Amino acid sequence: MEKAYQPKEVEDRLYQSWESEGSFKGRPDAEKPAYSIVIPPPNVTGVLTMGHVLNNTIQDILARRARQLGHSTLWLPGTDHAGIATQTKVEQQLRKEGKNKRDLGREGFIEHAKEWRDKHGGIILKQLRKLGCSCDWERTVHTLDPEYSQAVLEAFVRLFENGYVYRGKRMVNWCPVSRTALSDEEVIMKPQSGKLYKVRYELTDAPGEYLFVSTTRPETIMGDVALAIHPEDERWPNLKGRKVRRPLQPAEIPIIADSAVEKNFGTGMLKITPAHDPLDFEIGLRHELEIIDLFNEDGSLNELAGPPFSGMDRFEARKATVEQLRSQGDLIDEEDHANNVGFSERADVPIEPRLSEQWFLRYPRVAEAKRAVSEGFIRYFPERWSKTYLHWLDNIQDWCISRQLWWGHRIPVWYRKGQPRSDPKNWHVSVNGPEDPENWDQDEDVLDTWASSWLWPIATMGWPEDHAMKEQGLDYFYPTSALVTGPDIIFFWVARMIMAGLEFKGEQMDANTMLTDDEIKKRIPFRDVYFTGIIRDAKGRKMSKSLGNSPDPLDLIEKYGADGLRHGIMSIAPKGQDIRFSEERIEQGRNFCNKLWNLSRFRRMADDSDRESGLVEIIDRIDPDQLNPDDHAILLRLVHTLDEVDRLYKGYEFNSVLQSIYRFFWNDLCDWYLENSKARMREGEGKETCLAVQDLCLRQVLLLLHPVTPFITEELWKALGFSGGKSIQWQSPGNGVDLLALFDASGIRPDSDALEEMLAVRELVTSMRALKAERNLANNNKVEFFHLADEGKAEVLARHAPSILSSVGAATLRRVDAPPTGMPALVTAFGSIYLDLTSGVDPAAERARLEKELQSLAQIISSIEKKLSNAAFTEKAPTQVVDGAKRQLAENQAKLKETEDAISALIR
RNA sequence: GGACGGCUAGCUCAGUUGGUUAGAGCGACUGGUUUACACCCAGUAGGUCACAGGUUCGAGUCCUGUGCCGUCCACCA
Repeated sequence: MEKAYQPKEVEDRLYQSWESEGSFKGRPDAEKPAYSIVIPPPNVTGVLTMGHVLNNTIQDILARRARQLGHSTLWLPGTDHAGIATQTKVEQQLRKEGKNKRDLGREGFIEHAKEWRDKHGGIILKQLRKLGCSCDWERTVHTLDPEYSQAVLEAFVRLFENGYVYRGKRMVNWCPVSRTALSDEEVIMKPQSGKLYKVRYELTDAPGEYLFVSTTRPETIMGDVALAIHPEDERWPNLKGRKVRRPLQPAEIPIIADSAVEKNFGTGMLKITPAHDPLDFEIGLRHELEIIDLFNEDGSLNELAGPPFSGMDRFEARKATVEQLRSQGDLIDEEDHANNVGFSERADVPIEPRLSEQWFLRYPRVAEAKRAVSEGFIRYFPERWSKTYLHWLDNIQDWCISRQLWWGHRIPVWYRKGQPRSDPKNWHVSVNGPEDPENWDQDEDVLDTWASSWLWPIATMGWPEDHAMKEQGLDYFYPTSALVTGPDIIFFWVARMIMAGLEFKGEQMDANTMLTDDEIKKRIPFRDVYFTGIIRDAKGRKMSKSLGNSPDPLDLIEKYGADGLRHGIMSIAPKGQDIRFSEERIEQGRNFCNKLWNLSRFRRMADDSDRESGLVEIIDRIDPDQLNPDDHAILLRLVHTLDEVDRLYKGYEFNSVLQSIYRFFWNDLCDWYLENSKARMREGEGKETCLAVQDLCLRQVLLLLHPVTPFITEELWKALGFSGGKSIQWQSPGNGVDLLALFDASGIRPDSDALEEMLAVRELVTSMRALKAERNLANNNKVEFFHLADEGKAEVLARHAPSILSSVGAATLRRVDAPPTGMPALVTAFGSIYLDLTSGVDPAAERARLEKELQSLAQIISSIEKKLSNAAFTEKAPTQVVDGAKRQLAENQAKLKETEDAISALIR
């Protein structure tokens, strides 16, 4: 074995063998319980980020743990076509070639985009393999696959038939760069510092008299069709019904009263531009106002804006209108103003509220979706996200699902040629289209990407085709066991999947019939949702490509190994808290693997005979009569660790899992047990038993760790002869209760006092080492100690003497009846310990040290005495707490006394 | 404007129903070629638990308020 662990060769080799052996295949198996996860599909042309590493490592841990525990496990991978993002990239590339999408035409463009996707796509799936992800790759799904597309269309048609889908001319969020409508969720509000302009409007029946309006968008004045005041605003009792002159594109517009106007903002008057503001649009509807749409789809102004504004971009027009107003004397004031502006998530430009005809979805099964989470049929980890989820559902708005793109699922609606499209009589809605296609035109738009990915848990498993669902095991694997995703897509994806599952899984149910709880439980797409944190850089900023602060995970794998990366990232990922990335943690992950590797190397060096080493065989090799207190202690720690880790895995507390394993493996096993066993191994007494105990600990550690660091654990599993020809993937670490039962059957009964004793002895050893170290004797193993202790303590010390001597690095520890003179002393739970120094003791320094100790003991004692003298404490506190305090007091008083003795011995 | 999260050692974080003297890793410092591991071992220093009140015999932990940082939601032009 190499001195340092070399992950690269191991990882590639093992991954290949796992895959070729079909370890990751997820197949229904009536003999076993099911465990399933569907991957949150990444953008097909994306590359692996640290966020993916975190997310997919967690999923892999869950999948691998499930396999160990005997579940038939499916982790279903796939990718998303990412409508806007992909189309934008393809268009950019076309532009570089001097072409645009219209040159290619719809068919040509889609062909081109597919080629581009196939060329650049799927990289991320290869990267996930490098990370060790145990996905069933044969079941990889892409949202534009023919079967998946059928499912998307089928869902649309069903929703249409049940009255959930409708077409309407409404205010939508328009992205002038992508030139498509967006859903509310795709709009990000950003605080902006802009200007608030005060503009005057002249009353037409009183020339020279003006009304004043504050606006942030003077470029829309040409679209004003009214001024509005609040009906109960006492400042202007007589304005309603009169008229003002629009200062740009002059026209006479009415003054109306509407309670949506905020009296206290600006001048208390609102200009109404129904085409360019959602609130204005509503007010316009209420008052049957004209709609003047000034903008083109790219955000430039059209001919209705009039000269000189038509043709200008909206921001250019803002400046131009301000100048125009200023020169007319209509601009009264201009002040800095902070407000929130909605930006397009993808294109990062301000969205334009725009009136257009789109397809909308009234969400199905909203009430049931709320119930599913509020009743705990779906559990959120951390639980607090359920509040966010429920709040959103309480205020849910219809979903604009049509996108003016070509890349995506084309909406399965056809319009009778030459007839008005707004009339449903001229519609044909079906998956396969009309039988006389020559008489129809298909809708040009595609569906929002999320309107395909919300079907992910069912459509990846064959829905809605009966034979496909059966073949792919939908009923076996559904509801999936866990979903692992970021809270940023709780609305985009999680909530919508829940509603889709409730609506589509199982028999179609009438829209007006509330699903029963039993039905909800069967239809929900997953049982647990684990929300990861967001990975931030060392400065706390979100990792992003544009900031360039995100390391390439592949580089990290190259440097530290996939196991190292996985271990590192999981050790810093507290449940649902944001994660501060630091490469040092990844380094620690690597170091951990190396430690594991070297412990195994040590084990092989002690004895490299190959033998059968299943759990039972190992336990059989333990001779109960040869067990010493350290054996008892480590066996008990193993039992506790098995239970603790099991509990922590169940609660998705992965960083605690690792902490628990770390403590057992590194502190207890390596630093203590193994160091002490060295002497035993040399002397040969109880060596067989000691090796068996080591094997047992090591074996269980590998099993516990395997979900997190699959490669090295599998490699060592085989190298140490634990496998019996079988992969670690299918072996359960078991729990403490079962292990104790096995122990008992072999006559091994770990003594629980031994554990406490070991901890006390370790504390003693630490103090003794410190005593040496402070005198630069750390390296001298010939030093001699004396101890002054009562019979009971002396007996314990004698029992542990070999461990103590070898751990401390000392030659003797002899009992004395009185404090020896002139020696540095140490007062411990085991009595006073004296370090025999032939020379070089500085009595003054030793005295100072002991007096400092004395002081701190006195402080502790007085605080306990104070507590105990408080009648309220002794009466009200539980007896065990009071007894504890009393014991503590006695112990510290004894220590105080001994310390005083030691001081006087020093100067005697 | 609402809601949620965070504030504990120089840094990153543990601290589960209130109960002994608040922990770990990293970093710093000191010392180590003890044949598993320097990707290691041993030791040392370092904390008024953001602040102010309250409940309690007892508060890092529970309650109220404040501050700062972060996130999400919201039609104040």
